[in-house]
Amino acid sequence: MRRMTARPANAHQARLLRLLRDGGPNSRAQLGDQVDLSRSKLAVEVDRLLETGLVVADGLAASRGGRRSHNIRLAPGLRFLGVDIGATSIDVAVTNAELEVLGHLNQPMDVREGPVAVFEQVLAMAAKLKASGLAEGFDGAGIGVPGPVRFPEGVPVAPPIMPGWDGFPVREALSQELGCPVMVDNDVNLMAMGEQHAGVARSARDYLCVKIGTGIGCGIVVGGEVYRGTTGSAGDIGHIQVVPEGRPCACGNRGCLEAHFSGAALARDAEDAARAGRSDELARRLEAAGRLTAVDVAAGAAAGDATSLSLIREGGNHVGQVIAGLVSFFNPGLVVIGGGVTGLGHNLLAAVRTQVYRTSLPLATGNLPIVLGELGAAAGVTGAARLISDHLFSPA
Amino acid sequence: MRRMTARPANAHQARLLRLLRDGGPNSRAQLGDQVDLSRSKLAVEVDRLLETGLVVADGLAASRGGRRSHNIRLAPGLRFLGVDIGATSIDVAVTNAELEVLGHLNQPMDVREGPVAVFEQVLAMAAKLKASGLAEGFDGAGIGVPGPVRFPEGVPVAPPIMPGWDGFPVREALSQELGCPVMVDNDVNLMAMGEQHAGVARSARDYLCVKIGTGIGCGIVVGGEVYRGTTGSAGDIGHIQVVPEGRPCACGNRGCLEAHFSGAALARDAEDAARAGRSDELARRLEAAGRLTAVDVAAGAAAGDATSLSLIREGGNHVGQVIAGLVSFFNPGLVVIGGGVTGLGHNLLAAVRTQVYRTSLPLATGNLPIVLGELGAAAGVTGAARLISDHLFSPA
DNA sequence: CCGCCTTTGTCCTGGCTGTGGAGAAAGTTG
DNA sequence: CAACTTTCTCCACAGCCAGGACAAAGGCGG
Repeated sequence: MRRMTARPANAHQARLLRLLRDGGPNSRAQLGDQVDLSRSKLAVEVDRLLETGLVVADGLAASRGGRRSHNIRLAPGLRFLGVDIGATSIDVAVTNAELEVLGHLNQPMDVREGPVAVFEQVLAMAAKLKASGLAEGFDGAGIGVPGPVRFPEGVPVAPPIMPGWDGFPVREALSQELGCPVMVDNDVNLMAMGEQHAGVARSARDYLCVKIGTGIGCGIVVGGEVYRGTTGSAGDIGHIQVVPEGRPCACGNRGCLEAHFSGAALARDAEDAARAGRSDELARRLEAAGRLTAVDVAAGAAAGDATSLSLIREGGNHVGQVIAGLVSFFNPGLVVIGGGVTGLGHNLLAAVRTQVYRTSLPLATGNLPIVLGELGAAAGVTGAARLISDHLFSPA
Repeated sequence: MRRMTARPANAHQARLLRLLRDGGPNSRAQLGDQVDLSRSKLAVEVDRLLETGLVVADGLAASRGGRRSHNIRLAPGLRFLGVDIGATSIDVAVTNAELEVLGHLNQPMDVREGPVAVFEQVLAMAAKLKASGLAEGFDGAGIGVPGPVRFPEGVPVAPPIMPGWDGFPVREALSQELGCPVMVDNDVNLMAMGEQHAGVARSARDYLCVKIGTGIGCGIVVGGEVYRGTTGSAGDIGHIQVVPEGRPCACGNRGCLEAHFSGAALARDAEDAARAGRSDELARRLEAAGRLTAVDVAAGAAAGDATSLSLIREGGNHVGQVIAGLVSFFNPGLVVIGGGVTGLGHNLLAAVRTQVYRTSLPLATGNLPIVLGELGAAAGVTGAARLISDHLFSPA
């Protein structure tokens, strides 16, 4: 199949493409209701989109009381590749133009093995998805990496947990390999975009998306758009101090949030507790697996283990303390919590909520939902697809 | 004089008006260089603006090597009123259309006397400015109040330090009294706009403006626009916790930033120190004035008083601690510090800088200037004028 | 099954807008 | 004073788009 080459010629076309992406197949009449264009103008633009092949006819719509309208939809053969590179694993997925995940692969891999090894793996996974018949090629790809990115160029900058990636031309290299346009962003920003497109944040305009995994980061959405900051490091909240003179952190300071609560810190605390004999439950699991992770603590808490519960509660307090500050400062309409530790679920959420509602002012918290992300691992790859589709569905 | 009634008819005209406001009188040719319109189109729009009277001819420009161009400027009779209501004083100023302050009055007044008394005073001050011949009337007014505002309606909401103002229709009432359009915003946001228009933040797109006065607040500018949050309370950083189980705060919590450092807290600490005999300098001043303020501490520090210096340093550390967190989160391109305590000057700045550069990650602080505001009391009123001019210089 | 209504899609006209060229006006430079 | 540059005005042409007229397609009540 020939891949997508056309791009919308003007803002109207871009608008229509996004409506079709976000709302699925739609009748011409319904589109007309949403765009404030004259019928003639709309017809012209739709015809042009049909000519480019980005959009195809899709039968007749249900009648709204008169003549039935013709449906149109985005070309069903369009395929986006969503890649979410985490600290310890890689997610790769194929989506259609409506950003529905058609196939999803996950593979453990340490990001510290460097960009060459990682992208070899990514390309292999993409090839596997192709081989399974889900795609004949890709019209665009979005890539998430666990560190700050100079967004316009798609290049990681000074990423603390991924030495060897600094300055690696991710966008250019992958664009070459995949033969399609590529956009690169921080994994947390992609999660925020994913939850906004298909998850809990669908109607939010200003919100925060806190991702707690190996590290901790925060996606910031302002007016429906991701905010990246001056150097692309906005949302890097893992090294905000939560305990004066607290635990030493890899960054050189003491008392950082990440040092006191994150996937890594939690695992270490759990192992310490198990070895110190403070929890039979965790000790059993450590014996069985040789090591502990956040999953074990979640299971422990579910089984009623007091130590696991208290680890979660303490961690939630620390995260909640930081989020409370951010809520006062940013006054978001929603806070989403996601990432690897989502498995800790409602115990974590309860601790965070308590802390935020207790510490922040009522005006900011009055009608502030604090919820768990609902997409799980799909958030990152969906957000990645959304990133590249936003790019492609904008005027050339 | 007949007041301004016309408004720009389209985005091009609005653009031109703002260019003239920000760049002062300008030749038609130079305007053409900045707006990407054809010469004919530009001529048409300028002619229309001349017809409305918003813009007037202003002689000939210097030659750029050929025929001299005709200058145009905003109508010299346009007048904006900028009002900055602080916790303990009122600033009122008149500006021309280029937002230059033509006259400025300041009057002590406790905001807790309520909106009716305060606005009586404001109107009296405005009348005085008029009487002095600076204005024959006002084409618009911007009002800053020390608390959160529901921006579209111009109504304060649940302002902690100004009981009696909750829900008072500031915008509507003043619009009636003054007979001109009015916009209302938080005083901190106005300070941010003021420093952006005429102060240190002229070229900044994403920056923070921390105002330390009776309380502490933070103006947030994203992409050149003030960000106000979901309920208008964004930037309310005075009640972020800086000391676990610290001093009790008026808000009901403990350890809030405002409880540990602000104009009010500093004055109290200074008086305590004076009474406890820890500083002869401060004791002398307390004796002389009956009470102490931030100004006394500044003078003490200038005179080399160790206690004053240490109070400033400790306060700067606390503010710096909060700013460090915000810098990590928001990754601004600039941090401006202003408000009543600017008099503490470089001692305060040094403490803040130390704390921020030590605590935040290098990527965020690498090229981050932290500076004092340069407009002082003019920042608020200039920002107020800018607020209303932005409103009036936008398509109707 | 038939007339009448609503909705949708297409076509066309008339008005408006903006581009870009021609050329005049006004200055500078040597 | 001639040659060049810059600015400004005028005008013709093309493109765009709103909105009306009309045809097509379907629902609905009788």
